[in-house]
Amino acid sequence: MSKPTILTFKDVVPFDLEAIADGGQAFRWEQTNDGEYLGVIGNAVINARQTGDNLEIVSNLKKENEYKIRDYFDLDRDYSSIEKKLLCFEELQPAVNFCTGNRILHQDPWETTISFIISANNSIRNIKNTIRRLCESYGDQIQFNEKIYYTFPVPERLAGLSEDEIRQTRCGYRAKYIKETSCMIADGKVDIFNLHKLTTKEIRKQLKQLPGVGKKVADCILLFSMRKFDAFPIDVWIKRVLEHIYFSGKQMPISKLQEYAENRFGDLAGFAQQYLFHYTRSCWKEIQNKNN
DNA sequence: TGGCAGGGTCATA
DNA sequence: TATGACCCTGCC
Repeated sequence: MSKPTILTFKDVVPFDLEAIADGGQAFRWEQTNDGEYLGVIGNAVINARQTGDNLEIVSNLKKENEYKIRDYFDLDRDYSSIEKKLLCFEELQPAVNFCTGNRILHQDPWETTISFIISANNSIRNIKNTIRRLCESYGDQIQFNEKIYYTFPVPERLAGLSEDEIRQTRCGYRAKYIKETSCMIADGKVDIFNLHKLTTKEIRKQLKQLPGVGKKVADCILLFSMRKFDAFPIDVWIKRVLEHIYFSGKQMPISKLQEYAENRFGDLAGFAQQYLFHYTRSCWKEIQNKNN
């Protein structure tokens, strides 16, 4: 068994590992100790710890693959500049100040697709448990530091399973969607790994052909795995906070909220969404009370 | 112990 | 375009 590789990324600013790992954009990060997170990215087992402005990684990655970490955590993007632009929107200031350094990960599009199909009408705890069972049952084993970890199963593996076998991960009625989507991707009907070359609108259209993928899930895939930052996924939390901020708490149709946010934030929409989501989910009661 | 909501999607009318 | 069903789990 190879020795763990230790990588230190210095002066990573702004960066908030907790907000990133626990911000609902990825479901395979678990806090192991105070401030320390463990995740599996592709074939890599990653132990991540933030110490001040440094990000320390202990993993089974070879040193020459350091770029994969940079790419995944989006370390080469100037988030200071992005946050500065977002702070020009007065209503975003509390959210950006609450979780400065909340970056958008660059995840695998296939894993992101299945993960967010599972997320529909589901709680984050259940989503994580189902994905864990999916990996433990149908992923490949990785040995690291005398423990066994699991990769996310490849499309062909899930496509070859029966609906009942998938259902054993306790994903409920979503098993049918996972099965059908896996088949479409394994058969090449949707070229999930090359979609990023298209425009946001074109990709969204293709993604929505997949069973279990509607507008919201498609926008999550666009934002969290294809770096389409003009995507703005609207879930219950974002709906609540947009209605609160812009419409005096009045219930609005998603389509109106979508149009409003995309027009207001443009190419920064995805970033705005991610700060708003984490802030709202963490502080909803305080947000409500502030203006009442 | 039972009711309810949870990062929505889909079929139906 | 609006409405309700949908698996399962954890929480109150």
